[in-house]
Amino acid sequence: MGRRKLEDDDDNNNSKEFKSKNLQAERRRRQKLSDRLLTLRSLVPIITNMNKATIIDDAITYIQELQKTSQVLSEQLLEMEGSSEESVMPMKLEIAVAQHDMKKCGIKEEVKVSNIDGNKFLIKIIVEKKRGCFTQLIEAMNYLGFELSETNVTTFSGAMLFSSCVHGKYGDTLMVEHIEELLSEMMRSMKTSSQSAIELGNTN
Amino acid sequence: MGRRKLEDDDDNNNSKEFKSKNLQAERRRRQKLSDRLLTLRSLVPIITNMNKATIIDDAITYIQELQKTSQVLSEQLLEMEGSSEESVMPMKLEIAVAQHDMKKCGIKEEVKVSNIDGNKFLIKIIVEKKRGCFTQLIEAMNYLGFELSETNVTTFSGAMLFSSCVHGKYGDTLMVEHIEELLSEMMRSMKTSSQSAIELGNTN
DNA sequence: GCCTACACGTGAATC
DNA sequence: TGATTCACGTGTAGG
Repeated sequence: MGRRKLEDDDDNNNSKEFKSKNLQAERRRRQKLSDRLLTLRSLVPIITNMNKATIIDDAITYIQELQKTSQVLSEQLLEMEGSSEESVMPMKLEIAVAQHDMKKCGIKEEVKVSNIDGNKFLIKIIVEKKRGCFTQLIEAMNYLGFELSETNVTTFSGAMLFSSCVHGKYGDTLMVEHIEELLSEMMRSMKTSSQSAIELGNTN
Repeated sequence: MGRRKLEDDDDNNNSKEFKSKNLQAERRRRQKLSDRLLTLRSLVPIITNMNKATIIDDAITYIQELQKTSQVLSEQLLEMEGSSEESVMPMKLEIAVAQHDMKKCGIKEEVKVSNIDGNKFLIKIIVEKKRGCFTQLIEAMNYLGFELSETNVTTFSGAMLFSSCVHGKYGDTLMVEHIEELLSEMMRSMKTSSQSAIELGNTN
C-alpha cells in the first residue's frame, strides 16, 4: 500500500525535469488521499475488507446506521421529555394555581393551636391545597402522638382548612407554642418538598 | 469527473489484446470507487469541496459529529430514564406497600352510604391510603354538590377510613345506591390513575 | 495460469 | 502560466 518507487536518474533526465513537479505533486495527492482513507477506516468499527472500495462502503453503511440511531434516540428523548413534562407540570401548575387563588381571595396560611383542657387541643390549619397534604398531615399527627377526633376538613379557593380536636396519647403535656411550632415547621417542609412528613414527626 | 477516453485502435492492436482484460477491469474498479465516493458524498450534509480528498475529509468530520451526538443523546436518555424511575417508582412502591398492609390486616375496601333523613347522608369509605386520595375525595364531594360536616378521617395499616355526614346543597334528593355507585366508580378511577376525580364528578 | 487490487507516471483540464 | 485535480493505461504483487 505505502510502496514508493524512486525515480531512476540513470536515463536522460533533461526531459523528466519539467515533469518531476507534476510527479511529486501527484505523489503527494495520492498519499494524502490514502491517509484520509486510512483515518476514515479507523473511525468505522466493523471491518469487512481492507479494500479501498469496501472501506468507503463500510463508511457509507456506518454513516447510515449512525444517522438512524441518532434519529431514533432524539425521538425517544423528545417523547420522554414530553411525557415527563406531562407528569411534572400539572403538579407545579396545581401549586401555582392554588397560590394564586389563595392570594386572590385574601386567604393566608395559618396554624392555630388552643388548649381545651389537660392535653386536649383544638388545632386549626390553613394551607395551600396540594396533593397528599392531608395524608401527610394525618401521618404526622399519628407520629406526633395525637389522637384525632371531631376532625373537619374543607377545601376552597386553593386552600385547605383543617380543624381537629386532638389529645396526646402518651400523657405528656405539651406546650401550645411547641405544637404550633412543630406544625408550622411541618407545613413549611411540605411546601418545599413532597417528602413525607414522617421523618420530621419522628424526631419527637 | 465522469470523463472516459476510448482506446485508440489506430495503433498495432495485437499487443493490446491481452492487456484489454486488465484495462477493462481497472476501468470497472475505478468507476465503482467513484460511485462509492459519490454516494458517500450524498450522505454528508455539509459540502466544502468536490475534491476526492475533501469528500473523505468531510465524511470523517461528519462521522465524528454523529458519534459524539449519538453518545450525548444516549447519555441524556439514560439520565432521564434514571430520574423518571426515581420519581415514578416510590409512588408504585407506596401503593404496593399499602395493598400488602391492607391484605395482611384483613382490611377490605368498602363504600357505604346510609340515608339519615331527607337528603342528609352518612358516608363511610375505606380505601388504600394513597397520596392525594383525600384531596381528590373532597374535590369530588364538592363537585357532587355535597356539603360536608362531622368529617372524620383516619389512616392505619395502609388503609384510609373516611366517614362524613353530608347533605346535598341543591336540594335534589339522590338515591343511596346511586351515591354508592358514584363513589365506588370514583374510587376505582383513583386506583387506576392519579387523575383528578373532578371530571367524573362533573358528569353529574 | 487467472483474477483482484493497488501504485505509479503521465496528459489533459480547470482554476 | 503555474498549481491542482483528475482519469487513464500499465506493471506487478499476492491470493
